[in-house]
Amino acid sequence: MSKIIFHIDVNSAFLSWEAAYRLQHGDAQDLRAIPCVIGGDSASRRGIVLAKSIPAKAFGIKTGESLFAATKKCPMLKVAPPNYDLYTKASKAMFDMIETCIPSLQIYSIDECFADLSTLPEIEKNFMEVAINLKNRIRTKLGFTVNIGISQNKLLAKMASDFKKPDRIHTLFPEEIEEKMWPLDAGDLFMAGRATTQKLNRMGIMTIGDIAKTDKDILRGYFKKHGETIWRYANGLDISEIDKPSAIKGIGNSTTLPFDVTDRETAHRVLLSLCEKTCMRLRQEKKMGRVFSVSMKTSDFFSYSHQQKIFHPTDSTNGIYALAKKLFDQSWQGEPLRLLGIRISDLCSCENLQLSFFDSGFSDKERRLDEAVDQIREKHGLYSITRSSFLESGLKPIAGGVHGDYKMVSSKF
DNA sequence: TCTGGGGTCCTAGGACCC
DNA sequence: TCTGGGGTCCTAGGACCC
Repeated sequence: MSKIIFHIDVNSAFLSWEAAYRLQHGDAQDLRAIPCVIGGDSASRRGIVLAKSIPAKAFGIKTGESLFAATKKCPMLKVAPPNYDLYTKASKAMFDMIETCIPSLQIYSIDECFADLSTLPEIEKNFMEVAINLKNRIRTKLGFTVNIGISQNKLLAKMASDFKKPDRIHTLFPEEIEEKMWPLDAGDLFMAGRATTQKLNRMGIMTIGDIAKTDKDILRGYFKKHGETIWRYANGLDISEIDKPSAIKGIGNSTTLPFDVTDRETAHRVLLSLCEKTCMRLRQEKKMGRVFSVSMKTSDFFSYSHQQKIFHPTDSTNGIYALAKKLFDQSWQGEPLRLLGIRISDLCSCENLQLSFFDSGFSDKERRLDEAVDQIREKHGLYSITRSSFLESGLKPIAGGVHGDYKMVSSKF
């Protein structure tokens, strides 16, 4: 028998979790039943839709659009703020529950996973029964609904879970592709984003079926490697395995500022606050980095970045901050900035790096300082120690949102 | 568009080396 | 060198995902 793969996807995850939480805490109103979104704070320029209820979707509200636009489409729209701690907990509770049913699990994002039923004992292999039980158990025990997509590979299972919502199970086996997947818009295909879809449409390719029937070499000519990927996906071809999370490749933080930054001093201070957080995470992961990058977005939404590779890996906050300042000064031309970010990549584990560390110019004293600050923040909270330079700056001493400790997705399976 | 924040992967071009 | 070609490394930017 061939493989059976599930893709399990929480319906409107952030909104469902908020709704379930409020019901459990005595709220009478179920946010899922009214036009409602989870949205960032408009006053600090983070006002976009992060998740929407199905009634909100009926007004044409889309994830990622501004709250301004969303409220225009639906004046009585309710907006609830995000609560990332809650999402982390809800997510963990769900994955723990799934894992007790199906041990072979690949967590794909905070609200999605793949599971391979081939590892289940023969008796439990009635996949439809397993899916129904799992879905209903999540709903009754945890208070939110999921869609489950079922097929022979991850791509098809994922496409299937995206069919009609909520609280549904769909199959998409190879013999069903033509009927269930090919009529869909090209842009519904996993990995066909906005840019690709526009280009496809200009070529007269409108549906997933059109992609499937286009010559692979033609797509390759237009889209390079990506063209072959979408051709394979449109034909339901995917040989990737359920696998463990791979080692993290890079760590970064960025922040949209409540006001435009127009002077270098403030910009440096923002970079410091970003370094504090990013470097702390780097040390928590017991990693050091060699490539450091600073990114900027101007008030008119032009983005650019500047990076540098250094010889000796480091995890020192002060060292990385010095580099970030240098990179910023080298590239910033004085335009008003709405966003600043830093990112550390080319990571290596620090266990066997003691030797080169002593060559790297970052003293042992500095290292012990980072360690001490990390420990105090872990014990007494993130803001128990902050730099005095933030005191009257109007800036947060530690910036950048990190939403719990789940592993992020890769753009491939 | 009153347009977030965290990631991964790919490509192109230039520098440098043989 | 007013020289060719191929490989590797580095940087910038873009596309995609949730």
